[in-house]
Amino acid sequence: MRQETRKEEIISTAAKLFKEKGYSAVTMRDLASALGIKAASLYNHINSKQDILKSIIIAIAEKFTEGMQSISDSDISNISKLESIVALHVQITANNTNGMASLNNDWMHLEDQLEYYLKLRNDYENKFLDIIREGISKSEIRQSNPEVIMFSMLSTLRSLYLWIPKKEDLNINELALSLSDTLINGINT
Amino acid sequence: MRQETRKEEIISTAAKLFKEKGYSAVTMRDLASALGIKAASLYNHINSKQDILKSIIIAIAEKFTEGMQSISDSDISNISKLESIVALHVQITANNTNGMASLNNDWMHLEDQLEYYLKLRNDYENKFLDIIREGISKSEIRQSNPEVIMFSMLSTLRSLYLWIPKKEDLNINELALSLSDTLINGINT
DNA sequence: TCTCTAAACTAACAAGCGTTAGTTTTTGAA
DNA sequence: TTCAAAAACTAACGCTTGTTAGTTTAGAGA
Repeated sequence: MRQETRKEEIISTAAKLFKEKGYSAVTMRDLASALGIKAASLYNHINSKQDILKSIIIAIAEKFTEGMQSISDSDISNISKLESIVALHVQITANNTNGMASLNNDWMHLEDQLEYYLKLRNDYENKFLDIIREGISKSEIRQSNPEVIMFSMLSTLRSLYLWIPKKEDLNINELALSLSDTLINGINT
Repeated sequence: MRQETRKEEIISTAAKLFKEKGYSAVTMRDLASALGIKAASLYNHINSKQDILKSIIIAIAEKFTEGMQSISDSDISNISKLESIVALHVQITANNTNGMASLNNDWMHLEDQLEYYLKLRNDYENKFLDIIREGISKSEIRQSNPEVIMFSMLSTLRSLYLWIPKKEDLNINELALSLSDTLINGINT
């Protein structure tokens, strides 16, 4: 794996701290001290605290947009599309556990990029809903409220960042499969 | 409904602001201005910012502890216990939407009461797991990873605070039922 | 009408915040 | 070995933070 530049090192350390205490509670002095330097030195590499948050969140949000586009366009059943969405979340989250915390909890502290982020999130949810609606109309999915289904799936997928780090032994592909199974087939015998 | 005291008014306004921006990003001046007074005046009613957070979180956490105790003790099937847990979350969340945001996102900013909160949460999750394990061993619940099941259910239930306020038209009991159905029976046809 | 109390106010504090300016040290290629 | 660029440093800035002290105001009961 390619070595991190100093800037990337700062951003990924920031993501780790943001996960623990949230963006607002982490000071530039906290961040510097976690890297073993003084706060002022950070500014040789980054423009502002806000800029760090932006880098973390927008990069991940665009990965989701890309992934959803490709799933949405693909020529598979709607149930398979939902399984692909689960796999997409598991994969992105496994590679950015810390960043996912910021995306979930600190998006409202985006300033310039807030509107852009909200547009990406909105588009994502609309495509998700379209898949569920088409699945229902083609009788692949049980007749029930599409929004309840999306809410339930998305809540679980958005919480993965809390759970994946605790279960490092668990294979990522296995997790995606058993999660798909639970979400799609339920837990009833 | 009983009229709120000034102290309760401060706490519930704080909960609303904490939901929007998180505990750390809300200043005592923000809170005061939302109430139409000056920051110093708050201290005629409350001891500290920290104390407000504690009041919000611990009160709700204890309601969950109580509710889980009574479900755990009751003499019904394990599937019914899971349905009761869903109903418990829906009911508590509907009555404390704002506070639930703090419980979910700002518990780590508890100071003196952090340990106590973590104990309550831990006990809650253990009782939840016990119900799932017993359900599996009695073949009420499909053979699969109990932790995946709990994680998936709990993620959805913990996100209710984001969702309930958007669907005020939706009946609370209906929501509990359709959610139980989705979580327990899945979405497959 | 007087008095007491709850609840607001003004003013200020010490500490901590993100950030800038200017300087020194470290490092790696020529 | 030299020297430019990268990356650290010290010092300080203007502002905001939670909170305290002391004072004024408004309203209810005697």
